[in-house]
Amino acid sequence: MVKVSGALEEIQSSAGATCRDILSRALSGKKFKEVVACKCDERMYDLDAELGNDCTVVDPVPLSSPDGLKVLRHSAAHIMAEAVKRLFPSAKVTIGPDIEHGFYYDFDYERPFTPEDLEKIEKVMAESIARNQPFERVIVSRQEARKIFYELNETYKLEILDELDEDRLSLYRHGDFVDLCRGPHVPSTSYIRAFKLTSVAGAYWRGDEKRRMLQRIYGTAFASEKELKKHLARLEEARKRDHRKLGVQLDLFSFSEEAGPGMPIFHPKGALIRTILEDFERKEHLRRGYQIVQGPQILRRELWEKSGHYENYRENMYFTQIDEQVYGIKPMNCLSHMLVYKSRLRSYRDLPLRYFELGKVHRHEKSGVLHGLLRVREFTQDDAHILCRPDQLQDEIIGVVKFVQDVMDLFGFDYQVEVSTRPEKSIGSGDAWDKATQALSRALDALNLSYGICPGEGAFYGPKIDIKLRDALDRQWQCATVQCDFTLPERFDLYYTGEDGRKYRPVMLHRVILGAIERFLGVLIEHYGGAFPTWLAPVQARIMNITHVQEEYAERCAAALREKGIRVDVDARNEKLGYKVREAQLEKIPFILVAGDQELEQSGLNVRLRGGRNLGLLSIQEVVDLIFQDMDEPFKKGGMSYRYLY
RNA sequence: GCCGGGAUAGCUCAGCUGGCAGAGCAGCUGAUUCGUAAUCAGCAGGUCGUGGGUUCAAAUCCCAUUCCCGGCUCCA
Repeated sequence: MVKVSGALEEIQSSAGATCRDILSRALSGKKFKEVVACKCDERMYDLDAELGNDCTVVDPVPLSSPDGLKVLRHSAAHIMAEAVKRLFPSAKVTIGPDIEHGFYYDFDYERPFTPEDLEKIEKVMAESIARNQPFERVIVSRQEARKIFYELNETYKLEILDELDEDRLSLYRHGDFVDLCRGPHVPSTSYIRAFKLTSVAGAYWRGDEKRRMLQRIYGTAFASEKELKKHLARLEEARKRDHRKLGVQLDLFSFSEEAGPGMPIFHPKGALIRTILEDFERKEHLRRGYQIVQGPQILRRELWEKSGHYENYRENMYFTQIDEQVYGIKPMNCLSHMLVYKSRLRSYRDLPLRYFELGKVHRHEKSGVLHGLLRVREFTQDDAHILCRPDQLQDEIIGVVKFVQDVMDLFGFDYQVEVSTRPEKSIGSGDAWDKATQALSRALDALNLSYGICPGEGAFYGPKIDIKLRDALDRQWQCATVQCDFTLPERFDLYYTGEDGRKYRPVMLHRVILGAIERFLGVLIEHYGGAFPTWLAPVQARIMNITHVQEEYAERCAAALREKGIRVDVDARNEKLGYKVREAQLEKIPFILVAGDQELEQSGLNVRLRGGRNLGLLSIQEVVDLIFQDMDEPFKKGGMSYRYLY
C-alpha cells in the first residue's frame, strides 16, 4: 500500500507501478494534470519512473510548487539547448541547471550570441513546445554514453562523464536532442507554458577564469503566462528600488568619471544619513564596551610586509611614495589596532580589549565588479578587533553576533548566516581551527540562529561567520562578518602576561557589524525603497504654507522644531498646496506639516504622514512628541536608544 | 580582469537605411494667492562620453579609449 500526500485513500501498488499509475489513481484529473514529478523520501522522480518497493509515501510535485518550478525550469533549459543546437549546430553544450528565478545553459560557440539570436532561439523553443515532445529517460552504460557524446562531438559532456563515478548513467532525450542529466524532467515539452530568455553573458567553464569563456543564456519559466507576467512586473518594481536610481532621485550621492570609478561622492542628504549611522555606531560601540581608536590612512610598506598583506593582498592595494619611502594606503584597519595593543604591556586582567574604528579603506577592486554603493573602491568599515584570552573567545563571539542581531532587528532585515570552514591553503594548527570553528557555531547555536556551512570558504588565517543581506534584485551581499585570526597576533608577536607571570598569545577576532557603511547604505536604501525611518530621514518634516499670509508663521514653526533638534525645512514657494505635497511625497519626507489660516489661528500644524494618512490639526508640542515617538520606535525592540540633534 | 550591451540638456527619453539636435520634467522670468500627489505663459539650456578615421556631409558608419549596465571570476 502506498500513501499519497493530499489524497484520502491509500493506493494498492503493484510491482512495476510508476508514479504516474499511483498518482493518477489517487488524485483528481484536474489535480493530476498539474503534476510534473513525484517525490519519495525527499528524492524527486520522473512521473514515469517505477516506484521502488520501499516507498510508502509519495508526494506529488505540482507545477507551481517550488520543486515543480525547478523541474519545469531545468526542462526549459534542455529545450533551449535543443533550440540552440538546431540553430547553431556547431555550438557545444555544457551544463544547464535551474537557478533561483529561472535557468541558464552554457554553450561554447565561435561567436557570442546576440539579443537577436535570443529571439530566434525563443521561436524555435516555442515550436518544440508546440510539438509536445515527450522527455524520455534512457539508462546507458558509461561506454555507451561516451560513444553517444563522442559521435556528437560534445567534448564538454565527455569531460563531465569522466568525472562521474557511476557505471550506469541517465540520459534525457526529447525530439532529437539528448543530454547527460540526472533529471527529473516534466513528462513532455508542452508542460512549459510560459518562458522567456532574459539575457546573455560570458561565463568561465567550470567557473575558472583560466579556462575558456562560454556563452551563458539566462531564461525563466513559469507554470502560467500570468505568473511569468507577475514575475516580470516584480522585477520592474524592484528596479524602482535600485539604490543607484534612488540615489539620484533623492540626491544622496553620485559617482563622477572625473573622480574615478568606485569613488562615491556623498551629497548633503546622503552624507547626513551616513553621519547619523556612524554616530549611532560610535555610541552603541561605547555602550558595549568597545574603545574607539584611530590609525593613519597610509602606513609604511615594511609594516604591510610584516602583516603579510604585502605578500597576499598587494594587487588590491594602492601605494604612494614620498622621499624614497613607500607607503601603502590601508585596505584594512587591523595594523594600527595591533600597534595600539603593542603600545604597552598587557595583562590578562586587561582582556578582552575591543578596538573600534570607523576606518576608511581603499581597495583596488577589479573594474568589472564595481556596483553602485554596493561595491566600491573607497569605503568605511565599522571595524573592530577584539583581543582576548582563549577562554573568553566564546563569549566574545556571542557578544558580536548578538550585536549583529540587535542591529539587523533595528533595521528590520532578514539575513542569512553562514559559517565558513578551513580552506585548502591555510595556516595554523588543526586543533586551533577546530576550536575556533566550534566556538563560532556554538555562538550561533546559543543565540538560536540557523546557519549554513560553507566548507573550505574560510579566510586563510581563520574560520568566519558571514551575515548576508539581499538587495532589491535579490542578490546577496556580505555585510557583517566575524573572523578568527591565528596569524596577526603571531606576526606582531602580541602577548599578555598571565596570572603566573608568563607570556601568553591573545586570540583575535576581526569583526564588522554593518560591514562597509557605503554598502550597508546601498542595501538600506533598497530595503526602505528610499523611505527612511524618521530617525534616519535627512529631512524629517517639511512645513508648507498655503498662501504667503502664513509664510512667516511657517518659518516660526520651523524654528521651533529645529530648536528641538528636528530636521525640518519650509516650502514657501508660490505653488499650490497639492504641488508641494506631491513633491514632499516624492522626496519621501516622513511628516508633511501644513500651515494655513486655521493653523495660524490655533497655533498648530496640520499633519500628513508619508503614507498619505492625515492626522488633522495638532499643536506644535504634539507634533514634536509625535516625531520623537516615531524616531524612537525602531529602537524599542533591541533595547537600544538613540536620539541626536542635527 | 574576462564576455556582451550601452552613453543625446540637470533628470527621463525620442532622433529610422548618414542630410539644420528634439520632447516632457527640473531651472529662470512673469502672471496666479490657491487646503493635501503636478496652475498658466514665456525664456534659457547640448563639443550627442572622449580621441581618431571614412564621407561633400557623422549623434548615426569604422577604430581606439573612458565610464556605466548585465553576467563570470573575486569580495565588505
